[in-house]
Amino acid sequence: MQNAIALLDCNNFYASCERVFDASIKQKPLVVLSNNDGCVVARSEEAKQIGVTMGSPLFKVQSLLDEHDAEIFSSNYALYADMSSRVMNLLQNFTPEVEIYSIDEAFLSLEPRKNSLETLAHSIREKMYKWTGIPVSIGIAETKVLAKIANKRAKKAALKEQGVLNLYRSPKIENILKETNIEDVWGIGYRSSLKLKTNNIFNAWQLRETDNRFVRRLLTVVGARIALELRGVKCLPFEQFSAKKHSITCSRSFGQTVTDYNQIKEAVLYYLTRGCEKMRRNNLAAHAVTVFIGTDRFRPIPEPYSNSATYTSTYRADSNQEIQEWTIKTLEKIYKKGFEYRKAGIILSGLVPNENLTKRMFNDEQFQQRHKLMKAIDEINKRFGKDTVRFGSVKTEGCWKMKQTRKSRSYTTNWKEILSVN
DNA sequence: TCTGGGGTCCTAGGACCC
DNA sequence: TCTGGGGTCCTAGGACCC
Repeated sequence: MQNAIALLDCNNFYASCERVFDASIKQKPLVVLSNNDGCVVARSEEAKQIGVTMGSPLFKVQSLLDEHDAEIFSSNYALYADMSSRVMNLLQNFTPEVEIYSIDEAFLSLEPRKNSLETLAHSIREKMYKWTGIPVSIGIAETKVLAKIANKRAKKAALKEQGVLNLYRSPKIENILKETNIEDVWGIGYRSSLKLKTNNIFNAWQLRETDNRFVRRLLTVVGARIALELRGVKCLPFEQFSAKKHSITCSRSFGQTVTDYNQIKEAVLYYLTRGCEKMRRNNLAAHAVTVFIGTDRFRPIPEPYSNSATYTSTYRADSNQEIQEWTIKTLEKIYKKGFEYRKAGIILSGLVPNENLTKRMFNDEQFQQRHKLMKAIDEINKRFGKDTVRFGSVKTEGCWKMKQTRKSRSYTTNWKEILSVN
């Protein structure tokens, strides 16, 4: 018998994280904002109820939030990442077959012993809440796409209290698929849903019943796989061991517009520093760096301008010094005077594990020395805090810095900000 | 005044090779 | 100069996800 797939999803994850450490805000509407405190990216149930929609800009919902005395937080990714790893670690106690899909979701592969699936799911849910303070929902079915649908249903009003729905070999599946709009199927986005609707396919059941060659022509193999998954045929592999990263991006919108080349350069080198840290944490080295800059999407001054360029090196590198040189050369190519820039970023790509790099024909010693130096710097910064040691060319403050005026403390990742109980 | 960031996969088309 | 078929690699752009 093939294994069942369960999808565990943390409810209102960022909002739930903020609540864990502050009992006084348990029943209030609560929202978490995107970078620069721009728009709403997470909402508590209470915030959903008063009508705050996902992605709305803060300035449009500010009065609504004030009216209901809502709590507003800047995003605190250090906190969310740490809470996420607690949740994922705890899951390993129930089954070794865990695929971490995103910061707040994981697939589990479970052996379908009789009546045990639901019991197990309930017990995971209870322990998760008790031990991490995070409420979760669990959907179970034959495939990932069906488990997603089960999970979404588990969050609906009738089942909300239980938080678990098992559709594995369930007779209910036909009705549920008929009630699932095509655009709510995982992997069917706006574009694909328009194409399907033009062809009179409006719900998940209709997609499942459509000739697969037709689906393939319409939506390529991506769509064909989704249709098969709806029939209970596993097409999306269960990936217990996460694939190596292919690229690392670090980009931000600035707190205000920036015109000066040197300021832009500071921002870009700051992002590069963050990107390189992440790369070395994953023991990777980069072949190329892409730099991109752009004016305000909504108010481009004097007119829209955005550009990007890529520098591809002969050798892979993992030291800031070397990649900084690539980055500056690339930025010089795309920076144009006279524009008010609002955003910049870098992408490190062509990533390979850094332990088996080809030896360099020239200067291999210098490369090795730089690698060791960077590792030492990373160690120090990990112990004593971000940017304790950094390159002189990298500034940590500037007019490009993000606005984050409502950030909660890093309760779990910084000793200075730990919760104290009186 | 105020609108996020970080990823993956697939396809088509061009360059180049045998 | 033209004819034919098959293959790889790279890149840009589209679509989707959380």
